[in-house]
Amino acid sequence: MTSATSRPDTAAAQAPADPPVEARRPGRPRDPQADAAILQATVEVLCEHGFGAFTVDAVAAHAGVGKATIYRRWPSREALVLDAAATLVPQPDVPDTGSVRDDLIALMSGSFEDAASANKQQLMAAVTAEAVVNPEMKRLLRDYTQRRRDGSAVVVRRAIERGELPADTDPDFLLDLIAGPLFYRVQISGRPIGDEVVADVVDVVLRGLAH
Amino acid sequence: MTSATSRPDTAAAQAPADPPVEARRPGRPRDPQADAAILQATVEVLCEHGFGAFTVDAVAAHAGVGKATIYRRWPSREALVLDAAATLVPQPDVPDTGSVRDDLIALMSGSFEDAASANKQQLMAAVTAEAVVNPEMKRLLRDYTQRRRDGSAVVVRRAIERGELPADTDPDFLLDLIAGPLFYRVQISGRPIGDEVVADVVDVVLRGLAH
DNA sequence: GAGTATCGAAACTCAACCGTTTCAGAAGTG
DNA sequence: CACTTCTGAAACGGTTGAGTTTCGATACTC
Repeated sequence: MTSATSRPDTAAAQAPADPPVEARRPGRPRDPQADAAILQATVEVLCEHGFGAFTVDAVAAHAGVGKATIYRRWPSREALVLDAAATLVPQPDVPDTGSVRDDLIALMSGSFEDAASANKQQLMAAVTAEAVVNPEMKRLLRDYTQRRRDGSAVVVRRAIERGELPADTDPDFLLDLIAGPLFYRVQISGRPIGDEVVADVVDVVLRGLAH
Repeated sequence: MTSATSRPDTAAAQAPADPPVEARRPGRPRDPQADAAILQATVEVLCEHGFGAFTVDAVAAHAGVGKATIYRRWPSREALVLDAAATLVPQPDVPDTGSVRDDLIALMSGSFEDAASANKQQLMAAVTAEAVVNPEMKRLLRDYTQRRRDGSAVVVRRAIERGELPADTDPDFLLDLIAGPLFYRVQISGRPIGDEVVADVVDVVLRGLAH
């Protein structure tokens, strides 16, 4: 299953390696800006109304595009949503500042600084809820968290080597302890997240885990 | 707005205090079991398919009940969902064990021990997502979290008086630090929550907050 | 120029679902 | 008994939205 995430129509048929110039087929070429506009409109609509009230017509209106233009690129509403969600997944690179504290703050700031906006908050909640029902969405969410988990593992390993953390520190548990409060604050408490909050959480957890 | 959460039909009109015997009106009385069956079916359907695929027909089928029976009790699908969600909100009483550690463990166990079941997890995610869009649902969620917040405040105050926590401990921050990881674990990591996990989180946070 | 594939807009088909109504019975009142 | 209100089942009306098709126009290749 190559999944709905790929857009097979765009691929240049199965012609064997032609000159890299794309403009082969006759007819009006696809508007390259439309793809981006549709994806962005999808995100906007998703943010504003959640999954429940999400409609393809709304996306078309938002993007200033005909529905046919959307369905020529994505086979279904479902595929469109998945693709749009995928574009939102940031690629957190693992920081290496020399101290656990700064590493963790950097790791978390990248994940939550923009998540504090009302729109992203809405979207995160919607995706989380959808993931329980929709296996594809679950996979997407798992991939994302796995990447952050990997980052945490690297940071913790380096910290142990520097002697900043006990040798038996569980990176997954550490991630729960730090990402949890931030996530909870955004989702449930509904309070904003500033840099000082991230730092406070990291400080408490690191102090609690020491020794 | 007395809100959709009350079911006005059941209330005995506006007759001034009659003998408490209910059986006044002629005609077949309402099946008292139907109410519970409908609410439970609502929860089941909500758990299985989330808000998106939730239909009144499905509830009727699940409860073995006609749709008319549902609509005679609740004015709309929306009101039914809210009432069903309200029945799920536990009433956490504030523990007083004599130690912060045990108080916090008790407070959290009551909130998360059954939340670990796949069904409750699904429902919690769905309600969280819906709350961002639906004001009534947001109010319900806020009430629930506020109650837990109040509990946290009491526990923290007593702990400060006993000298177990610094005098400037912020109860809301403490709640974020403890409930957050548990919530995150259920929602995102998808890993189960046992008593030992709750205790571990509490221990780390208390140690981190001391001094 | 002829031919082809795209564009936005609008109309269409079809299915799902909300909420209402109808119906034949059942369970209470007097 | 007559009368009233509830029951589950089924059908109905109305709306909404997914996905398709049609349309005149546009942009490209040959």
